[in-house]
Amino acid sequence: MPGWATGERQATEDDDLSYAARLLAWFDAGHRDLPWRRTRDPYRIWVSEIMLQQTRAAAAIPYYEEFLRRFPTVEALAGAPEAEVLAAWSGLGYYSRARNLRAGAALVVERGGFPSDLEAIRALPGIGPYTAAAVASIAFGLPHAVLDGNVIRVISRVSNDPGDIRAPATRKRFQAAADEWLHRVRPGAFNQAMMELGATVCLPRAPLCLVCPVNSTCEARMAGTQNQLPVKLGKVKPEAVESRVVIVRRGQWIFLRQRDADARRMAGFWELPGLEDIPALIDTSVVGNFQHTIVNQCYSVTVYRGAMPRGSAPAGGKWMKPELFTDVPITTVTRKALELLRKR
DNA sequence: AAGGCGGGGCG
DNA sequence: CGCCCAGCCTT
Repeated sequence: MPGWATGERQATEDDDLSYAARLLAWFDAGHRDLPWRRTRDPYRIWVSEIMLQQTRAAAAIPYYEEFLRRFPTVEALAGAPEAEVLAAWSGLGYYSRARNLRAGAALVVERGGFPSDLEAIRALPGIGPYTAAAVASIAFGLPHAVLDGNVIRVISRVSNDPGDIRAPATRKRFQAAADEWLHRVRPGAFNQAMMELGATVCLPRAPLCLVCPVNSTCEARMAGTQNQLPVKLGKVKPEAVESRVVIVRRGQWIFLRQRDADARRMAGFWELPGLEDIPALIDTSVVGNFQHTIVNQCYSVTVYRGAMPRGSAPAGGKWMKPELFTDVPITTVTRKALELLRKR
């Protein structure tokens, strides 16, 4: 870590360099000496990246060393019994990683070599978008930016982006940023530098902004929002809502009401009235009950049947024939309720 | 779109 | 001691 990173004069000089150049200069000046950074052998890079899925570097190192002692080549791994591979993985967790790795090794040997483009790498078992980009860039020098938890954190802060990281739109935006910032000559080093920054400086809580190589252009730091990023919205479990609707028939006609034109959802749709909307209701009985989930509300709908004395129909309602329901918008709850009655 | 996989770190 | 953790595959 350069000792002058906080100096104003240096920060001014930093601004003349691209983001990638500043990041790489910092990376080159002293990154962690991890064993998989001493090779460009695709097999070894692959093994390391699989081990690093959901696993910190410190935990993976001893396993990495021992695994490669036992299976020094892709041929050795492909020819090993699965039980022996699992034994070498024992304690690392997520054992499908080991099974997929061995199966992938067999495929590589069968095809006579390691795939050398993103899509072919991605097609190996256990390799998803992150690992494919990591292997492609680190082992083959291909220009594909990785997006893992570390990179997401760095990008959300550098661009001060408050988007929910679970949202596909946010992921696309972050991937686009990573691809744009990617160093075209040293994509592998750039990717590792992004992850190194996230792992050692741009920490989840209390990031070390004072020693960050890109602090002079970090928008979150300028706005003071670095501790609130990245934004990850909790998954909201559907809220349970009780609802009671009533079917009032008069011959072929069914009484429906229309939703407000400015309702938040299903504006202008026709639906059955709620039980409480028809005070004059007589001869009520329960038809049945069903569940209906809209966005994050889980409705438990109880369907009633009843009758209205002549002249007691609430204003704003309308008697409609079921044949007409194909021509006007009807809410799904109403369709389900009428279906419930029809089946009885 | 959601759930399962496993171990470690953290409050 | 719960709670969290963003990679991949399956349903």
